[in-house]
Amino acid sequence: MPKAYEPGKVEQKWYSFWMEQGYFTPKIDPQKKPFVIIMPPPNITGELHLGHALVAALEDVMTRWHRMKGDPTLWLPGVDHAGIATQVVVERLLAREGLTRHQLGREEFLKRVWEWVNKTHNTITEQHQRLGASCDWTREHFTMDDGPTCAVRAAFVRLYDKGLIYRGERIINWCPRCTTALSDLEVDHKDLTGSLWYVRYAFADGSGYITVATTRPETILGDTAVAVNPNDDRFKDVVDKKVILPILKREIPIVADEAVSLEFGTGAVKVTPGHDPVDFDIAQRQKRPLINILNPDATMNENTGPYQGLDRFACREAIVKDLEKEGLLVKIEPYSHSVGHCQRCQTIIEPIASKQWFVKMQPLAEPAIKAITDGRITIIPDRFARVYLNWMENIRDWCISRQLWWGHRIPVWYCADCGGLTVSVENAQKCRHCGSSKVEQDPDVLDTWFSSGLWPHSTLGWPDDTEDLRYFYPTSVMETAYDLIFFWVARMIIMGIEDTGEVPFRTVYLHGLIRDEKGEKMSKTRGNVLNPLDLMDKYGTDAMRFALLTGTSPGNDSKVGQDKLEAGRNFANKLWNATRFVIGTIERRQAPAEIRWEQLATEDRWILSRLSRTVSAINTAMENFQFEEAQRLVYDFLWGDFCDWYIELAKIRLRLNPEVLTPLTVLVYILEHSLRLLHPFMPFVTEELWQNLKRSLGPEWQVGESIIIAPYPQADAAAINPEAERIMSSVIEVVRSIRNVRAEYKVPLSQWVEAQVFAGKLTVAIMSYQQAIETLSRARPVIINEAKPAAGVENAVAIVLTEAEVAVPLASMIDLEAEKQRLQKEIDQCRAEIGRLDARLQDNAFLTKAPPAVVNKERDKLTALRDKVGKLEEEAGRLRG
RNA sequence: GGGCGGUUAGCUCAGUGGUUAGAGCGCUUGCUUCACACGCAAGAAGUCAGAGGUUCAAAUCCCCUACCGCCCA
Repeated sequence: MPKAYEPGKVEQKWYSFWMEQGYFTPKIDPQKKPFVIIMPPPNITGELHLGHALVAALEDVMTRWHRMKGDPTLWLPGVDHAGIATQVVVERLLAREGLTRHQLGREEFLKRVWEWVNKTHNTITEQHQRLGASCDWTREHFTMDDGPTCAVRAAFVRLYDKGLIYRGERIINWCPRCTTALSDLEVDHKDLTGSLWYVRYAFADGSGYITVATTRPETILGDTAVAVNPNDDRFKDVVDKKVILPILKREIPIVADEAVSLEFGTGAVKVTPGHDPVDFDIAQRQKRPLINILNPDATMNENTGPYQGLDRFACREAIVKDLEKEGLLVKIEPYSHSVGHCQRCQTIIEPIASKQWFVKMQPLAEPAIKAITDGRITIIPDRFARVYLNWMENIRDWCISRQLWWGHRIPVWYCADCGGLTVSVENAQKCRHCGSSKVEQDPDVLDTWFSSGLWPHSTLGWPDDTEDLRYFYPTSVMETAYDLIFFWVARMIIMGIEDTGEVPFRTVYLHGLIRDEKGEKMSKTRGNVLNPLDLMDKYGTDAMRFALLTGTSPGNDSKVGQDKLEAGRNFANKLWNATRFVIGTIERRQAPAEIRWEQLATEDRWILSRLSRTVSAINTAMENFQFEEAQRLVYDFLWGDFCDWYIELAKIRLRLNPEVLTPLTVLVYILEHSLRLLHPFMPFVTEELWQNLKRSLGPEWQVGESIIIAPYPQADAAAINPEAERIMSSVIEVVRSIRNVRAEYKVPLSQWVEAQVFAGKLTVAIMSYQQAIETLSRARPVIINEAKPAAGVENAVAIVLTEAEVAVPLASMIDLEAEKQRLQKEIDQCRAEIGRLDARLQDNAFLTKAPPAVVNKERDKLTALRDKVGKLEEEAGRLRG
């Protein structure tokens, strides 16, 4: 084995092996409860970023853990067609050829999209495979595949038939660059500093003016009223009067409506029903007409007279100039307000009245609320349940039609003869109402997120009654970033319940966003994007996965930088070398496969006890979705207990007595268990080492063909051994105390010191570690006695430990003054603690109210500390004396 | 405007009422010791943001304040 782990040499090999063996495909077993994760599908538009890598890491941890536990485990991968984003990318490619999609035509354009999609689809798959994702590729889906497409149509038709999908004219969010409607969720609100323009509208009877304030003066062209609050005394006399609209000189009325705020501007507002949601409602109530002033690309349309053809912002400038000219502009105030931007292209969106398809959400939200409140679905971390409920309880209808070509075309056919609608899963050839064959399909496509909402059941075969659907649905966990709680989680719950009558998953696990070292969001414009492929090349996949999980807790953002990646790489390498040591050792002598408990030394029992405790803590953490905690527990055990102490002790034992074989067995046993514990987190290095280890072992160790299907370790309660732990922690304390003295007195490594250990009740147990203590602390001889001589040890540094005392005679090297100070410092610390404990134990309230176990613990502590102070003072007295 | 989160060692973060608050990185010191310098050993470093409260006991629960960040409207 090479001296350092080289991830590049083994990763591909093992992934191919796992694939060939078909480990990722679960066997359906009706006797067993499956574990299922449907992967939230990444967008087809691009390469995977670190966020995707985190998704893969977390979901793979869960998947591998459950697979090793023996659950039929399905992690179903997929890719999302990303309607707008994909169309934008392909249009941009066409633009390089000097083409537009309209020049190409719908059919030809879609062909080009498919070509591009097939290419990027492969890239995404390859990247997932490099990440070690153990998902079932035989069940992979793309949202535009036949299955999910059929599900989209079926869901649409169901909802339409139930009256939960309707077509109507409403104010929607219009992106002029994407030239499509957007749902409310696809709009980012940003606070912008703009202006508030105060404009005079003259009364038609020439009796003066009323002044209104607006942030969008160009919309004056679409005004059909001026509105005031009916309770506003300032305007009591002007209601129902007519005013002359500036520029266009149209006559419009002043209406009274409750929706008008008394505080905003002058209290009188202009009403533009075609371009403002509030004004739209006012116009409905006040029976005012609606005028659209914009073309789809946000240039001014034929209703804007002299401004026709101008861009909306150019028009704004022109209008302001003209108002000024006419003396109608009263003043301009700086004004900060929230402006909607297209989430995809960041263009300022326009509210526009438009005929679109909507889902009526309120009746659908009710069961989705119940699923959370009655506990059928748990959200981790639970604070997001409130976020979810708040959104659901204030839900608004969902605009689902998009004026795009790429996506699921709306399954509605309009009849040219009778005007009737045919809504059907199959392509309609004839009008359902009059039988005419002059039917034409709606040109629009559905919101991409409509298909995402069906993902947990559409990927399993719905609307067909498939074996997969029956066995794997409802799924177990939906794991995604918290910023997708509405887009994905909420809509999946809504649609899942609506279509199948059952919740789509039992647990929602939300992770945080990945930021750079400075806490900034990673983005191409900032140039701080870390590419997972580069990181895997440089540090290895396992190291990157380790780094991604380090310092994460559910729902909290995490920062990733060099530090964590190096820590991951170092850990993989540490493990590599520990295994190298174990293999090197057993290659010389065959390790018995069976642990013979009666032959074990204390350190064997100790490490087995520590392993058992660690396994139990890890399994608890895993069950509670505390993956970072679990990862850290393996790390601490492997590095802190196994490498630092057990291996070092085993080396000594093997050197002293080459005939003893038990340490070999325990070394292999602990290492092999640790590799399995770590496998879900670092799949490649653990498989490589597990296989290497297996090759060096006799036939009795050959238990399985891959670590991926080896059983996940279960805690062995019988292995817990408090006595061994007590002895070993004393041994470790003794070694550390001598090392500490050496370092403090700057004893060179080449020089050996002497030490005396007074171990009281543990004397016999610690005696058997005499040579180990000598080697590990570079002290010889180490003399172990039960009690310290009454006169103490001359010219020695004395250290008082929990259950033992150590004296290190350093002859003339002792700096008496420094030693006095050290002792005094320690005495002071102990006394302070004794003071605290004493007060607590005098306190009647504590004695009566605290649990007896806690009281006893405190009492023991006090006794031990008093004992320790006594010894320390004795030492100090001797130095003074 | 409504809501949520964060504030713990120089940095990044653990710590779900019960030892003298931990880890990684960084820092200081010493080491090429036969698994590993991607390493070993030792060490320094904290008024747990501030104020108040509940409790026998608070980094942890409650209230207020400050600062930082996010979501919704």
